Amino acid sequence: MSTRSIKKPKKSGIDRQSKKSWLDAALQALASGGVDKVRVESLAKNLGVTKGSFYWHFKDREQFLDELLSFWAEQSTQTVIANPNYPTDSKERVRAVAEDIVRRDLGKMDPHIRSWTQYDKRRGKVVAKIDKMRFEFLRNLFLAAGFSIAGASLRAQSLYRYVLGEQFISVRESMGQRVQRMQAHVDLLLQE
Amino acid sequence: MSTRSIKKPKKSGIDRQSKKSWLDAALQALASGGVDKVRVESLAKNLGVTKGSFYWHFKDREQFLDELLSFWAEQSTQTVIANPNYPTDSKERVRAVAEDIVRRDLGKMDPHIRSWTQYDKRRGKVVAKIDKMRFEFLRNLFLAAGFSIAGASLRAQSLYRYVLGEQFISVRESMGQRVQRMQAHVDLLLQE
DNA sequence: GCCCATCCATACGTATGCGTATGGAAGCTA
DNA sequence: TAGCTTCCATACGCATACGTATGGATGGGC
Repeated sequence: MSTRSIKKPKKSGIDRQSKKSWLDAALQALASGGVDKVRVESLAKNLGVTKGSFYWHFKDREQFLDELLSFWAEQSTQTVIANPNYPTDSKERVRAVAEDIVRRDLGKMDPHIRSWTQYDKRRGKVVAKIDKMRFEFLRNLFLAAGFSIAGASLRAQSLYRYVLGEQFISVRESMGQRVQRMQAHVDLLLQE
Repeated sequence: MSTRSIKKPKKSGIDRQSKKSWLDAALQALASGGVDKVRVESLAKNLGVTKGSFYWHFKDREQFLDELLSFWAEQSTQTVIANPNYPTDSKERVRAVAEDIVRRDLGKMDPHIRSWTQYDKRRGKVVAKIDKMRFEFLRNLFLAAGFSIAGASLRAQSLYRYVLGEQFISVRESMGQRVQRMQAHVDLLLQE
């Protein structure tokens, strides 16, 4: 009956693979309707298995949600650090990163993650850590572009709030509009 | 038994007052833990009554949530339009409004409202309407400050994203920091 | 071929929360 | 004071979803 379960070589490989499939399904459910849609029986149905599988891989839903948050955090740090080949010119690099954020829709999971974790102090700390890392990444970009620490911090905060805020605006725009607006905004931040 | 009778015999104040007390409690619950904390029996306990009261005033939870959203929307439009005495100088007015937004913590309900409504197309439209009104209000400020339509739009969008984004950042700052940062951001938007 | 670990299915107990049915208290009115 | 309306309490049915108990299937190692 187990349609999936791509059996891997040895012992712990199977475990990891199955765990990941649960987490993948959970991320998808989270994006579709918030953490309220992350239900063990619902996910099981999507995966073509039953709860039995879930409670073999995970202790309970709470621990599963913790792993889900770690799962997202890990992906987030990787996508921020493991950037492709950006321009060497520091100002152009800021522009390129900003455009990349919009085009590749990095941060598209952020509304769902934050809507979920904002009422949970412990999990909020995990998100705060990600915020900090991203901010420092952006600040370094502006620092490299020649701004003072204060100036770079301000611009990094502005840019980060811009990205976050965009995710929550109910008026949706086209990708072209979003890119254009982001470019204009970055130009504002980079001038002088 | 008598479902939904909009009777206004004489003391219609009781009905309205009771409805409002439910909505007030709901807004508080929403802010404390999201829409998931807006539960009929829970609110009843807070108000010192039972569900019987709720189902006399409201048809069901869905309709109640609709009224809750309208309740917030109404408050939002009022606080935006009914502004106190701002400076007459147009640039100073932008600064004053921006500071007011931070100081009076307008938009503090936004994370809870958006976290709730983002997965609901119909309710999302209500929020989108509020977004539009606020944006136009901000854009007019920048227009009055002498910017072109495109320039004013860009700056209004930047400012609005900034405000929204700030609400969702898990790293919390002091009021002083927030005000200062906002001022610096507005200065960036106003220059040139 | 047998045993054991891995992985999942099935069935059940329990908690939560919505909505309904019904009765009753308080107040106004005739 | 009888009767009607307003407002709420109480008790119940029902659906959802978590977690557990237990057995079954599958595959590798000997």
